[in-house]
Formats: sequence, structure tokens, C-alpha cells
Amino acid sequence: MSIRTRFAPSPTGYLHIGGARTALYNWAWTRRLGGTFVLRIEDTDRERSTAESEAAVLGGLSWLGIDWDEGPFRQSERGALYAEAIERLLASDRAYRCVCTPAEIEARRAATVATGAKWTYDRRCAAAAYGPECGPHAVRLRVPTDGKLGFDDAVFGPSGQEAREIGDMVIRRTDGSPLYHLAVVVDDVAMGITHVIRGADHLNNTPFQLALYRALDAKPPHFAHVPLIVGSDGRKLSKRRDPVAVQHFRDAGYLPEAMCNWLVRLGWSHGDQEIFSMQEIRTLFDLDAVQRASGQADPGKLEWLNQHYIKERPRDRLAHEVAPLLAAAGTPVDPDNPAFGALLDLLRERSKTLVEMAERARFFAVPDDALVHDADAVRKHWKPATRPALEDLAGELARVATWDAAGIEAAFHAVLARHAGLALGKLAQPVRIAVTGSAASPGIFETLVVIGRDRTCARIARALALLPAA
RNA sequence: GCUCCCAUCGUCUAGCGGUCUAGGACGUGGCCCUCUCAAGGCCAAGACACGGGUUCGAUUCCCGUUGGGAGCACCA
Repeated sequence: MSIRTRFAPSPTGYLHIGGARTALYNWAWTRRLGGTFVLRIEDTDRERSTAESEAAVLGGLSWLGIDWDEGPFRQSERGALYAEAIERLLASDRAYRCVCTPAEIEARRAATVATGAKWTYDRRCAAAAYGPECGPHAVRLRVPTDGKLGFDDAVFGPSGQEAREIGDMVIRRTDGSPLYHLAVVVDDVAMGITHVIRGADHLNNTPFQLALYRALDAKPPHFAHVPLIVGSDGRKLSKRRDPVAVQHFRDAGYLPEAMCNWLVRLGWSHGDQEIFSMQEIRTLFDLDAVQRASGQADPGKLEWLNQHYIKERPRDRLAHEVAPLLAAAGTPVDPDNPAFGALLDLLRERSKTLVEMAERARFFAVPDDALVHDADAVRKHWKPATRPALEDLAGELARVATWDAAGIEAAFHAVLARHAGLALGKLAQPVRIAVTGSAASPGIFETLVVIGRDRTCARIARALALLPAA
């Protein structure tokens, strides 16, 4: 039998990293086994479900490199299916109409809980056999009162609960709308889902869903519950305290490859391997090695991974990803300019994110006379005493035969030789500030090569003009 | 409160009874390299939650305790 899996997010306006990881696990596992991956939008909550909201979730998946084979299906468009299933359950007496009002139930529930007992619906309407004409009513599933609703979870092993712990749950509201569990099970049956891989928060819901499968005369799928991701304080991931939207990470300059690598390793491992390409994820991921304990998302590890992927990114690709960020900052640059590409090569090992890279590349994109010099750096390195050497260097650079690192280095050393006691650092720093505006940059010779002779000379001239007098 | 789940360095994890004076990675500290900043190399500190069993022998198996988490809706 061929494998069919699904990812079923609710369109909340963004793709949550927990959901993203669940999707990634589903995707990787399905791809490895050559199965079919279905996408289903659980948008029965019409309030929050908008087209933009759905697009954000789909966009997040696509950006991560997660593709699907069928869908997206929307639960909002499948109401007839749920209604039909409920009617069938009613007709076969596997479900019954319940006329208890929420207020009545709450009163009885409170009374029961007050005695310290566990509350499940007291089945007041179970034997009444109300017909359709009974007035406003909900529909409840007859859940077995004995035996165990058990299953063998691929991650957690033998799991389940005593059936009597569950009680007769509502599957259709008084207003006629189906409840989540009913819709999920009906859909999973209709879509022929063979393996459900989802968050461990559903571990406790599974027994009830099992009862639903049984009532529907359907064979339940295999289940694999993956541990939750918790915040850096070890508690539940909070939208307030933790960055949780995939979109946020994209905007912050993280690469999808780094995100996937980060997420796949959070709760899963393959020996001591840390780096996993998308290709490796889809060939190596397996449910056996999924952790049972929930894990904390470590932003530091993500940064490290991101830098790793930045370091091995093809130059052109990087250029076309960083250029828009520069343009957005008001300093456009031609992504195909070879010098810009060369600069990015120098910046790779100094940048943890694309955003940071763009900031560091800014001096290249800005016009010579608009370069802002860092005040602290200027105070520290632009001393009146550096003027003679700087003037000397300006002249020397103008005479460099071939504008490459070796030629520029030779020019620096020629100048150093004429100024006794002057160390390279003492000359490099003022020049660095003149050319990049900052006291930190890639190697000075390489930087000058990239910025070009004309712009180097223009910037040094401007620095000379700004240099404090003796 | 009830039900279920979980528990190795700060974090992610390896370990599936002896190979463990517990390995790797991120992070942290130090050193080297060095024109700045990085990157890189080397070194270091750092964990089996606790208590009982089982066993010749437990990080590994069992039971408690403690500590976390999830679920208990006419939410999804």
C-alpha cells in the first residue's frame, strides 16, 4: 500500500515554526518513502481564516522548499462531507441528539468536579432517541464505555486511554457545524491518509479520534506524534516572547536551508551529523530517531547554521538576494557587478544573516561623498599625525600598476618604509575608515581592490579633507 | 484536580547492560593566526534530576519521588 500523509495547518496568518517542523517531518518522511503528501487547510474557524492568512502559510512552506502533491484542500469547502458522515452516524445510532444546553452541562460539570471526580458527559440524552424534530440540539458520538482505545505510536510507542475516560463528545454543534475532531477524521479517511505525523499536543486527542474511526467503520492510520518545541525559557512557545513565525526569520535574513536544517535537528538526529542539505533531509529522515522530550529552540544554533549556508551559497545567488536589501535601504547596487560579487565573497564569513551582510556591504553601494564615518572610529584612528603617511599613500596608490591585492600591498609597504616606526595597522585603520566608514571590514587590500582605484582615491581625498589639523 | 507524556553538559543531541574516567555540535572561556572584524586551528570548563530495586554489573531495565509538558470545550 502506498503511503499518504498530510499537513493540516490552520491559517492563522503566519506559519509557526512548530508547524513548519511538522510539515518538514511529514514532507521528508513521505519523500523518502515515495508517498503522497497532501496539504489541507483547516479553516473551519471562519473568523481567522482569510485568503491572505492562507497565502502566508502556503508561502512559508514554499519558501522553506516544502512542496506537496495534492491540495490545498479546505475544510470550509467540505461541509457536505462532514454533514453526511454525521447523518450516517445518527442513522446507525452510533451518535445521538443531545438537547442539554451548554449552561445545564456547565452546572452539572461544576457539581461533579466539586466532588473531585473527573467529568465526562453524563449521557442524559443517550437513551432518549431524540429525532430531528427535538428542537435545538447537538450531536454526540457514542464512545465505548469499556475497553481501551489504544494505538502504537511510531514515536511514543504503545499509547492510548481507557475508553470510559473519554465520554460522549459532541461532534456537531447546535448550529449544525461539525467539530474539529470529526472533520479531521472524516477528511483523513476520505483522503486515504495512511500515516498521521503531528504535534504531541494531539496525543491525548487520539483515543477519541480512534473511536471516531471505529464508528465510521474506517481503519485508523498509523500515528507518529512529534514532541513540541518550547521557548528559550523552557515553557510553551509564546508569540510574545519568542520569534515563532517563519516569515520573521525570512525577513531577518535567514536562508531556508538553514531553517530546515535547524528545525530537522530539533527533535531528531542522525548520529553526530549536524549539517543536513535538503537532499539529505529527504533521504535520511526517519521517525525512529525522533526524540520524545520537547525541545527548546536555540537561536544561536540557527545563526551558526545560517552562516554555514551563507558561506557555501553560490555568489550570484547571494548577490541577487542581498541586492534587494540594499535597494530597500535606499542604496541600490547592480547584483551582476563583479566587484559586488567579490565583496560578498569577503563578507560571507563575517555575516550571520543576509541582513547583516547587506549592512556590511552598504559602504560599497553608497556614493563616495555620502559615506558616513563612524564617530568612535574617527576619534580613535584619525589623528593629525597620520596625515603625512595618508597623503603619501594616496600618491602611491595612484601609481599602482595593476590594481590587485599584491599591488596595493606593495604600495602600503612602500609608504611604511618611508615612515619610520609606522606599523601596518596604524596605516590600515585610517584607510579602512576612509573607505568603509568603519573600523571593521574585510582585509584592507581586498577591500580596496573591490571598491576600485578611483573610488578609493576619492574617499581618501575626502578623508584628508576631514582629517583634523595638527 | 483528573488523565496521558517526558527527563544525559546552559541548549540540540550520541548512547539501545559492561566499549562511559559518558562522545559530537552550538554557545562560553583561553591560546594561535592577524592590518581591523570575522573565519579557521588548538585547548578548557560543562550533564546521566533524586531514591529504591533487578543484575556479577546500570546512563541504559522496573518502581517511586521531584521537576517539566500536554490534554480534560457545542476551540482548532
